[in-house]
Amino acid sequence: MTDEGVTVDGDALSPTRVAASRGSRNDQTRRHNLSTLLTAVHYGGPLTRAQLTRETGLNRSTIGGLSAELSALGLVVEDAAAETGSVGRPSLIVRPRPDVIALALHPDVDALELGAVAVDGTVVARRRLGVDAPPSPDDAVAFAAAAAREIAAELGGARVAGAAAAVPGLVAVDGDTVVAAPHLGWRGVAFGTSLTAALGVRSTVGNDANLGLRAEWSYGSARGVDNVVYLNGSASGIGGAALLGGRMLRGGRGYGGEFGHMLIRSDGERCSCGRSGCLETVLNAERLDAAGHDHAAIDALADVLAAAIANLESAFDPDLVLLGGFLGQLFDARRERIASGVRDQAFRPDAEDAAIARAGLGGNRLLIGAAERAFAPLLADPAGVELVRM
Amino acid sequence: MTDEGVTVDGDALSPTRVAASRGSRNDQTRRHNLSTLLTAVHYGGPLTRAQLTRETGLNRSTIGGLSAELSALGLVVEDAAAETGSVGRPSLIVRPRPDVIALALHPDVDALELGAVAVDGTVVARRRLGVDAPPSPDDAVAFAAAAAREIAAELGGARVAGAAAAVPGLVAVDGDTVVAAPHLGWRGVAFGTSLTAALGVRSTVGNDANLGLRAEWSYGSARGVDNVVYLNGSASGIGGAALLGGRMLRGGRGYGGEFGHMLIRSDGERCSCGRSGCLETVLNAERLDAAGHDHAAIDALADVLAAAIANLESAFDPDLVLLGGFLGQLFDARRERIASGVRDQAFRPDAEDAAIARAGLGGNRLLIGAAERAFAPLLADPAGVELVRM
DNA sequence: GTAAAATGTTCCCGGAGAGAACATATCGCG
DNA sequence: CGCGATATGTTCTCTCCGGGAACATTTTAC
Repeated sequence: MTDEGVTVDGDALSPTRVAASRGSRNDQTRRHNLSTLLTAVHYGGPLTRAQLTRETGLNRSTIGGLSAELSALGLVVEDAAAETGSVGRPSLIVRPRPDVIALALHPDVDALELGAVAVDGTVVARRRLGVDAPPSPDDAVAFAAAAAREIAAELGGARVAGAAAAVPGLVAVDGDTVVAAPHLGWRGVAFGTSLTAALGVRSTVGNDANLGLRAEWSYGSARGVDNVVYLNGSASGIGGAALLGGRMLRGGRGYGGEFGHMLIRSDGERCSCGRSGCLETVLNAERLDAAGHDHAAIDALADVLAAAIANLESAFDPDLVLLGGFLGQLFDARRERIASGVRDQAFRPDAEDAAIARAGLGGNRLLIGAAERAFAPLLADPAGVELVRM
Repeated sequence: MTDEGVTVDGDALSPTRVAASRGSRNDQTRRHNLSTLLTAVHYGGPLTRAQLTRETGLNRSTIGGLSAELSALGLVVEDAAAETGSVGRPSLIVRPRPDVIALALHPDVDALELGAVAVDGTVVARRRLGVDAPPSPDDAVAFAAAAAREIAAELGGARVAGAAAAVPGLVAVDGDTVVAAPHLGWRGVAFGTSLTAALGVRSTVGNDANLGLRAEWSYGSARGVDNVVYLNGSASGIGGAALLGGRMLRGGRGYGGEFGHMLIRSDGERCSCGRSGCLETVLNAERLDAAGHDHAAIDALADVLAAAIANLESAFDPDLVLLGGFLGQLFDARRERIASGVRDQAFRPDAEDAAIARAGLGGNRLLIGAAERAFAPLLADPAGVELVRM
């Protein structure tokens, strides 16, 4: 954001109250710049020092110093370019070290899954265990510990930046407590604490839809789009998340984005949340299955989805609406109908539609999203997070 | 926010892409600290240097230098304390200079209003002109120029930080263009540019609901609450705005927060937006007037409001829902009914309710909110904004 | 009136980035 | 094959900023 942007955009950032804004010291500047560099190679892939100089606006000598520090911290390597193609001394290529990883856990009703994800977003190792009954928190922690040992043996000498779990349920803002995960039967579990103890690395917990959107923003269909509404349809209902101005919607307690419980039909069925006519009582995996090849039934469900999207567009004015799970399938089956339904119903003063797209990442989405979450502290303060050898 | 907070809260701030995050220089540190200080006295009223030292965590000598610079810039004055009440050398009191003002314009269907607002949020002068027909943009600009001259004569020698207009309609993210203000009949007007030319100070435009919430956050019922949903009922419909994690919801184009067009009744009437069953077709000033003393009718409207609030709570998980205009009146008339209706319908895993409150600021709300908007660039960069003598 | 306490003021220090000067590596051309 | 042009890495110096110590100032308590 340019300086002009900040001033023009005075409305975007509410003025900070003093208690929330500590004074800046010199080392915070350093931290910020280290973070900027590491974040750049994290998302942008390998970049030359010259590119970093141009994109950050920092001085060549400064980039040199910062890059050397990241290298000394064991976070990046600086290679000579293979071939240049232009005149002048070739610039060194800065790339994240592939042996720096994050652990990502996904406990679900039918399986437990742990993945090791490298800084470039690739899943380098994974373990999966199918289960007959929803796993307890203890089951999940035990699986994570065992799978982490196996993965450690497989990878040999990786360094772990942190761990995170993607949980299908409500997670408190502290990033530790699973307040309620109805399908797993978890309630008020300090899961992050348990995981930290079992894995020996700093572990946090996130809501699955939130982390899914985060993954899509980092490496999927929503890459770089800063205003995104995400709807994911799974067997357990409809999960939602929103990225607004580049920040994840969280709410005061961490429960923001529960779009599965938006009102869609005022005469609808009773929902488990106590209301009637919630989106997920009308549009869910069962109903879509039941529709089979019944065109009219599928049309009706598509219309419900269009109404929901229109509703969300009125509230959030996103650049992109991203659909995952069975909602992605429904969208693919009725693209035109849904697009025109939204166009007719959305509150939009101009012809510009928000794009609607299907989520791009496949089965790795939650692992990648959780890993992004686990990498976040390292990216925010590269010199302040200690990597754990596994 | 503490450093620990930042790292725990990795999910809150999506990692910034490199292009959006310029490298930090030393003078940016200085700018940030000047901003922190000026912002502190802006919202916190007069503060002693000792308080600033404690609250910012900066060194005593640093605060001295920063405060001296703000004083030299003509933005604050440092007074000796009248009486102390405790041992030790009395600390100097830093207060914003009362002659630094912002101009706030509010063009509405029935009147034009211009106010001069001091840094502490008090409206120090105002001019109002009732009109029979909705004013054109040119009318509004002409009124603003004339009223500003009168106010200048009245105040004598104030220095203006900027101007802003609160417009009942959709405003583009650029903070300049009124995309559509149906009740005024404005469409695609570069109003900020016109106002800048007419007033001779940097002028921007904001949506009225957004600026109303901003005012409530700064000086009203939502003071310091960082997750707020705001609903304002006026003759022209229901305006909405949301403050999420301390930042105003804007959306990709600037049209976020149009809660008046959320679906509330799937069999409802046709709305001007093209959809059916929008909140403001069911709940509006006319219907509330028509209800008169009909208890059942008022109850029904209260139930609609409760459903809308529950819906918004599911989506945003706010700490506070703030109601203005006729929605505030309706809330006062049916507090218990609405509170319990929300409690029954909101998607909440625990007993904790979001607070619901009536907006606190009166007729000055929009002037104060627009002034906050106009002050924002000065608060963000105290040394970089030139004040204009009027 | 004196000691204690809190704050303002002055001066020096170390860290951070900018920028200039120099060193190095590649390309293009004769 | 060598030279100049070009781009980048490296080193050194400079400025600016905040931290902190020492000292000065002002009030309260006894």
